[in-house]
Order: sequence, then C-alpha cells, then structure tokens
Amino acid sequence: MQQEHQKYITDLGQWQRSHSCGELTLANDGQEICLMGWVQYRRDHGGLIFVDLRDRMGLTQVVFSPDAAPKAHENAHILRSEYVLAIKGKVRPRPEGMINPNMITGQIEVVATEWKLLNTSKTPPFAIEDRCDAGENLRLAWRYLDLRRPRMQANLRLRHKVAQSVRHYLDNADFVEVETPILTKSTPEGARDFLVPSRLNSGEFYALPQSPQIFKQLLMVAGMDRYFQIVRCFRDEDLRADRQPEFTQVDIEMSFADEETVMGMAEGLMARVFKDVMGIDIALPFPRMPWDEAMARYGVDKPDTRFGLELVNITEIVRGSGFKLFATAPLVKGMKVPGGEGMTRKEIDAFTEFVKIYGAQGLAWIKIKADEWQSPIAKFLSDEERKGIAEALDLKVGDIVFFQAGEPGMVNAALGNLRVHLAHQLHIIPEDSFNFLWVTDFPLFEYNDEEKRYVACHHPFTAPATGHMDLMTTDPARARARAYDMVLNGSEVGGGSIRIHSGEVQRRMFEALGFTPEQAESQFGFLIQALEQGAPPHGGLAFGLDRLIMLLSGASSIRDVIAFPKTQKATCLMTDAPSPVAAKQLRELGLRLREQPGDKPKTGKPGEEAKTE
RNA sequence: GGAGCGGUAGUUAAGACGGUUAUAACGCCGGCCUGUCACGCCGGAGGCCGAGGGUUCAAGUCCCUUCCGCUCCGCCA
Repeated sequence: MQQEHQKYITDLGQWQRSHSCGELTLANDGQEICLMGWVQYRRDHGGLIFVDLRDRMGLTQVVFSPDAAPKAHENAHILRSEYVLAIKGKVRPRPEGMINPNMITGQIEVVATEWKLLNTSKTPPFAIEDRCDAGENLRLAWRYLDLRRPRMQANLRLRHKVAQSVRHYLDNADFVEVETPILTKSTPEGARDFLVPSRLNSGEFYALPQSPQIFKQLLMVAGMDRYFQIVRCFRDEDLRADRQPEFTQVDIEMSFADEETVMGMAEGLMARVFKDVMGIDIALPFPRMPWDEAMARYGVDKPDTRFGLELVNITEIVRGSGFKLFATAPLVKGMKVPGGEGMTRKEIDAFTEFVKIYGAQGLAWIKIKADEWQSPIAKFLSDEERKGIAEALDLKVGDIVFFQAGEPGMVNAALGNLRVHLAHQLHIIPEDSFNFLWVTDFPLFEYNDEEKRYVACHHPFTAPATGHMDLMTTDPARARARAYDMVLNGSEVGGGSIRIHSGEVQRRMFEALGFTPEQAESQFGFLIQALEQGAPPHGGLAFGLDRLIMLLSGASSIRDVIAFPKTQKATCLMTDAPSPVAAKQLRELGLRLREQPGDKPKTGKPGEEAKTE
C-alpha cells in the first residue's frame, strides 16, 4: 500500500515550518500556518477527513474538508499511520461542543489548504503511543519507533534538561569540564573491564574506563582545581533493571576539599537540578547517617527513609532462648509491621519465598493477638523473652513481627529487602516525595571470600578515616573510609570520597590490599609518582545520571531513559551488536579465536519486508 | 554460575484432563460514512503456536534439548 502511495511524495521545496504541533491555541485563530510531522491518527469520514499530526511537541488536529479546500481533500484518503506530512492551513476554532479538553491544542484545528507527502511509512509493528504495550524485545528492535512515543521523548528531554542544569551549576561554581580517555589502562581491581585489542601493539589491550577516577585525580595534581565531566563508563558485569554495561556518570572532583566541601557542593547541585527540572525545592542540608546505623536500622547501605518498618536487633534478648536458632545465631533481628496481623498464611508464605532469595532458610513471624501471640515459634519463648521483644519492638495488638536469625549479612539482606518489598505491597510509600540521605563512614575494606583477601569497599584511592591509618593493616575490618553515598528514595544516586593524596599512604593502601610493591608499581606506579609531585588534598564524587533520570521520570527500567540500551545479555537488538568480525580484522590485531562463533539467528526487521500489506 | 516468569495472526492476549476448522481485541485490506478525536458500521485477509527432537492413534497442550526477552541472586573496587 505505502508503495503505491510513494508516487505522491514530494520535496519540501521552499516550505518552512511555522509552528510545532503542540502550541496552537485560540490565540492563533485565523493565522496561516505550516506544520510538519507524522500522522498519528486518521479518521476518514468519507467526506471530512481528520488527521492528528504529531511531532515531538504534541498533536494537532488537521481537517481536510471537501467544502473548505477541495483540492487539499482530493488525495487525503491515502494518508496512513506514520506518513510524514507538511501541512499549510488556517487555524480556526473548533465548532461548538467539539473542543477536546485532553489536547493542549484541543480548542482549535487546522484546515489544510495545501499539503505535501514528505514520506510514506510501512505499517509500524506497534502503535506509536504511550498506552502501547508492545514487548520490550520489539521495542528495542525498532527503537527509533519506540523513541517516537511521547513518554520516551519526554524521558530523553528530561535527561537533557538535567545535563544542562548540571553544567550550569558547575560552570557557575568554576568547575571545568575536561574529557578523559576512553582507551585506557586495564586495572585488576573492581569490575571486569571491557578490553580493546591494540593493532599497533600486538597482543596488548586497552580497557574502556570503569570510571575516570585516576584521570580526575591526576587533573587535581595538574592544578585544575575543580573538574567535572558527564562521561560514559563501562563495566563488563551482568545487567539488571538499573544496570547497563555502558552508563553515564556526572563525575566531579575538587581540590583543597574535605567531606563538607564536596557534600555541600553536591547538595547544592541536586537542589539546582530539582528546581530547574522538576520545579521542586528540596530541603538542605540532607540528613546524614553513618553506615553502621543504616545497616542496623534498615539492613542495607542505601535506606529508603520514606517509610518506617525499621529493623530491631534482639540478639541479646533471645541469647538464652529455648528456640535454638535464636539462641545460637550471631544476629537476630525483628521487623514489626503495624496492623499486619491480618496477613494470610499465603501472603506470609510468599514473603518466606522472597527472603530465601537472600539465603534465608525461612521466615519466623508472630501475630500479636489480643489474647495470645499466634506464631509457630511463640511456644519456645519465655515470658521474659516475650517481654523483651515486646518492649524492643514496641508491639501492640494487631501487629505482626517478622524475624530473621543467622549470619549478619544474610539477616540484613533478607529483612532489609523484605522491608522494601512489604512497603511496596502495603502501599505505604508516599508518592512524589524525594528523600535524600547521606550515608557516611563506610568500611574501608570488605573481605572477599573468593580472593581470600580484603578489597576496597569504595575504591583503593579512598582515604582512611582520621586515625584509622594503622587499622588498614592491623585490623582492616574495623577501618573506616572517608567515603559517602548520596541515597535518594532507597537508590544510590551518587558516591564519592576524600582521596589519598600522599604517595606513602597510597603505597600502604596497596599493601593492605595484598599487592606486592612490584605489583603496585607496575599497575599504579604513575599514580603514586603523581601523588609525590605535590598533589593537593582532594575529593569528589560521581552521580549515576541514568539512575537519577530513572527516579525523576518514574521509569521502572534504566533502559527507558537511555536512547539505545542493551538487553540483559548485553546485545543490541537493533544493530545486532556484538557480532563476529572478519578474519582479516582479527589477523591485523594478532588475534585468533579459540572457538568459532555460531551463526546467530537474526531477529528479523530492518531489511526485511513487513508482511502486513 | 544460579533461581523464576514469558514466547500462540502485524500487536497484545485467551486456549481445563492431549481430541474436530486454534479464539478475541486492536491493527491491516476493501466498502459505506461531512464533526470525529483510540470515530462508527459492514465485509475480508492474516498462523510451521520461538526452534529442534521425543512420547502418542492424536501435541499449542506432556517430556527432553536449545534460542530469545524480562525479573532477581551471585557479580557490579
């Protein structure tokens, strides 16, 4: 069909667009205007033909009338979804009772006097509208069509506005945007690197940056004083709804700065962004919470403080309990759900399944009834233990309490995540509230079972807390870091630290991480050397731009705020990347594959005929 | 590396215990229609039930393998 219609296609010629499709109102009554856009809907009444013309700004109803403009009406019946049009016409008020209150332009319509078909379109594989519920694989394979939808357009515009706001704020504060290399050096710490083979240095590889961390520190040594960059970062790890292999950071570093300097700057930045983009005034300064407290009260290092359901440590209360699991566990915690006594067995079973994800064996619970504690475990608890638990959790009739006992990591993960899960199910999270929180005083190290050594919690350039220098080697588990995370509604949106600016301290850090002096030298010698050339004290942080946009837009997936994202298997359904390369390319790089890639089934679209006509 | 959910016309979905021609809505095509706005009415086309193998007289349905998408655990300094 669209093929027959191609004979109607004409050039733009001298036509100039005068307005967008989202702005005409009664104020434009009588004006001769020119719109360009895509056919959203066509309503052909045989006589009158209505076309809703769409561009990124909105929709405008265009009327092809056999009475008012017979010439324009003549061929208008060929118009189909997503055809590209230029319309010249006259703005007029809609007749009495025909106003569409759902459209910004609903008071008026444009009577087409002349039009040009700029292009036809095959029938799109899914409707270009927000209520469209096409599967995500289809959307990703036809991403440019998906991006025509108003919601996706809005997300990308929001992203742009945030980036602009960030640039304005930081520019005003004398920050300089500096670009750092994309082809850089692989470092063994941290996430898996994406590697790029070097043709000129056969057998050697660049790595794509996991973050510009070292470069921004070197810029501080260079006297740049205040740096930022909105920068792509790469990590070759498994994907999630909020994780992509390439993502964007707002990366910031400041010289002669301590925690107060950096956090104050970051709060101001958020306030500016929220004001510019959302029109919201957020309260400054943000509350702060030491990491220990976050773990104790919320079980996670990024607490959502929009609701209660806090965890309570009852380990000591049940130390000698007849319930052996409680008596012997290194950590026992309870979480009270006020008024949750009416939960069904089925619901509780579902929560039990939920916590098993985090390694829990089960989920103990007690319902506080008027005359008794209804629970599989109540019979094991002494009166004294009941009293202690009731006081610790401030129990009232009608409550339910969930318990978890075991290794601290598991207990906190299970209850901490159950807490958020429950809050969603119970709909107790206030909509439209933005709760910021700084989490501070992170551990400097955490033990890695796989590598049988301590690894940096944040990264190995993070300064130890004042007075914790010796702990780095004597008692690494107790050492705290000068690190801070910015948390928004239970998501980590930013994180940073005061860095080590002494070569000597940096050497001790690598030593604490189990590096030999030779390893430290070969991998990070250039950094240590730089720190010995008059490095100023410095620190900074980085925001995850994608996650921030996700929160601001209310999107449920990071993919909805990235123009061309990857699937969970890190492929691009539109370009079919990654893909095998020619033998010649491999030869030039000095590479040989251990296994030949199997022929991947193609997904069927660009290049294939749509079968619908 | 692991757990779970899904894959049926172009799209979104329904298809009890295996059983006749595999449904519906939207979309598409044709016809009618001068005030619709997710227009309406009438008619029509459209399917290797993700792919491969098996069980069976008989498989969309049961079994095995595999591919793809999504969610999560591990992982993500």
